[in-house]
Amino acid sequence: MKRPTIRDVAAAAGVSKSLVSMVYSREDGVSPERRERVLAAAQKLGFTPNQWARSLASGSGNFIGILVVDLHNLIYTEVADLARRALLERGQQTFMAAAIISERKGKKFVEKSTIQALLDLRPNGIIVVGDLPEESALASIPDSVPIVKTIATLRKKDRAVSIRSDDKEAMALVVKHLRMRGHKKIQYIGPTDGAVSEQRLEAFNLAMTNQGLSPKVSTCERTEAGANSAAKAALAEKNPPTALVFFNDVLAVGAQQAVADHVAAGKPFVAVTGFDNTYLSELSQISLTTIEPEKEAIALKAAELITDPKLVASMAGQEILMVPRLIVRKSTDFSQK
Amino acid sequence: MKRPTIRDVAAAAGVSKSLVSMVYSREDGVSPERRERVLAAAQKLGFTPNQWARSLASGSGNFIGILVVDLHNLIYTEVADLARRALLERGQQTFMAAAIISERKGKKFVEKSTIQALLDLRPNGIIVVGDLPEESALASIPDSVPIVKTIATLRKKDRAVSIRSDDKEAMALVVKHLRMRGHKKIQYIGPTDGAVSEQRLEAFNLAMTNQGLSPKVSTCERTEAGANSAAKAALAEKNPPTALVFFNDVLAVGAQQAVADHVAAGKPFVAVTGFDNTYLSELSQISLTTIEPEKEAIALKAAELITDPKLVASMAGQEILMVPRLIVRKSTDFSQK
DNA sequence: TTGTAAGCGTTATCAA
DNA sequence: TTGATAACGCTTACAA
Repeated sequence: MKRPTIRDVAAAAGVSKSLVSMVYSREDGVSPERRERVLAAAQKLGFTPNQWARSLASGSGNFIGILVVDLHNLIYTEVADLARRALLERGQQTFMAAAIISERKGKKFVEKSTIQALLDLRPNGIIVVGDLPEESALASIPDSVPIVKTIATLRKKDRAVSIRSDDKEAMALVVKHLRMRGHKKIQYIGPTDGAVSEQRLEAFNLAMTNQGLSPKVSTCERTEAGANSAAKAALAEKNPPTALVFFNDVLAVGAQQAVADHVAAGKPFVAVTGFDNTYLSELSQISLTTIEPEKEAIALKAAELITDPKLVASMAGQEILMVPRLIVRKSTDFSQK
Repeated sequence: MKRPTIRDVAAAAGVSKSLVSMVYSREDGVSPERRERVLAAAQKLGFTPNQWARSLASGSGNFIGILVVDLHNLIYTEVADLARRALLERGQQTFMAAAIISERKGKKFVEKSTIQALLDLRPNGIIVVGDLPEESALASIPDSVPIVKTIATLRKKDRAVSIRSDDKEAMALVVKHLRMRGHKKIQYIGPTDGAVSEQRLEAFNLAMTNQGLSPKVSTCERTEAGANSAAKAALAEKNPPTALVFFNDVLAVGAQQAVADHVAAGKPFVAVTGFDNTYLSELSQISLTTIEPEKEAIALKAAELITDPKLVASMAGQEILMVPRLIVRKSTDFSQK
């Protein structure tokens, strides 16, 4: 009933437990016949080594930890999964854990123990997917363990490498696209609860001024309902925007009710854009113009970097920006609506 | 640089390491002054116990493992998160891991090592969220560790307890609803790749015959595109259905293009239903009539059960069926369309 | 090539 | 109440 250990196998095979250990951890150094004997015994007993006991003894778990900051964020799970598959193809074991984000007094924070739990497993490297509200837990990772962050910004003096899409470029694409369609009153709607959201907002402002337009901005919570009421408010003003640029797809989709109501009330068409190109935006009823942040490229790059500690060390504090693509769909195309 | 251990704390506090251990594992048994001294030293060094070394030594990790079968399934992540929060409130630590589902030769299967990895951590109990294609790995869990499955069916001779919604009841609700709106040609579209999907299909068949209707069924892959082409094919027949019942929300949403095209071609309104009441179905542009499987109740029940090993043992092999609710939205309401 | 023994960070047993 | 000492399942010098 109890899981067999290295000792059970050793006894069954008539060898010492170190020999059993060596069979599993080294290619050579044990004679073919003994190796066979050990393997046969292990097979019979149904033995597989306890990965975590190994990591405790050896000081390294020989796997890459993937920390997903928020399971409900479609783009996070997508990138995490892509990275995991890429690592798998490189023969790297991975272990994926989800952080717990709690909210106390309206402020989000990470349950530190979740991160610590993953760290205590002693990963060879760790890929953080998403913006961590608080990350003092990461400080306890030895310098020899590389950290790659994706879809997240770096802190000051951060030794990690960050991979994400170039928000400035993305917003430039969005604003240019809207401007070419004749929009001038363009309003941005999004949260300002983290580094990523603030940078995106700034990127919007910059893109607007570069196009000779004056940016207008309103903030909202990270919920569909929040986006919807923000959009409603924006459209209710006396000189309403003709285009709404949202922080991401989920918010854009959440606000489509307000937009539909506006149009139903006989007001002019309002263009809407999202960000992330999640599968939501593809749906035919939604058909949202959005930005593809090159999720696959981000995941691939993360997988490539994390397996090369020296490289990551040499790039400490750098941000790798992927060139985003604009995906035009019906939400910005009046004729198709 | 290295994380401090119990030994470092003991040295700093001038006590033995057993004492330090006791401070962290027992409420009493160590004098207040020593306790304080230990805590102070720990604080200064930034010590926190290594959870996994504890679990190795004590034989129990003192946490509940949550195994999410597929991160991309909205209902899985939702239930997993709800269960986690419920457990957190009961003061139970949790650790959430994602299974790797690979596909070889068109057949899905779980990367066994993922499950084993979670098991090797020695959880006090394990909640499986979703249907596992293959679960021999679970066999190595000692009988003393309770297993609760959610949104999944039980195998034969399964010692786990399963919590899910009553598909028969759900399908009865759906079919009755459609019948009351005058539909008689009702077609089911869904995959048949697992126990859950097959049971749902059967439930549909049963509900139809109970209503004196003859069921029609077609299968599709678990993708939006698959659902869409299946719907297209169904609607292209000479005597097309007037209502389409889908296995879940994602498929129903994926097929809305085919439905829209059908209506755009001047054909009569086609009612559509989903399953799961994910946030997709709520979106105003989608507004999908669906079944709420009582995710919250499922998660709560799972949390309640998993903390009571004896109870789970006494219920081995039982399935707890939650009474589902029908959520009526525009997708089955011609007048509102 | 193989076995012995110490140790990873912790708990648990048992004297003191 | 405290502190040795032996585990937990495994790795890893080091010795044979």
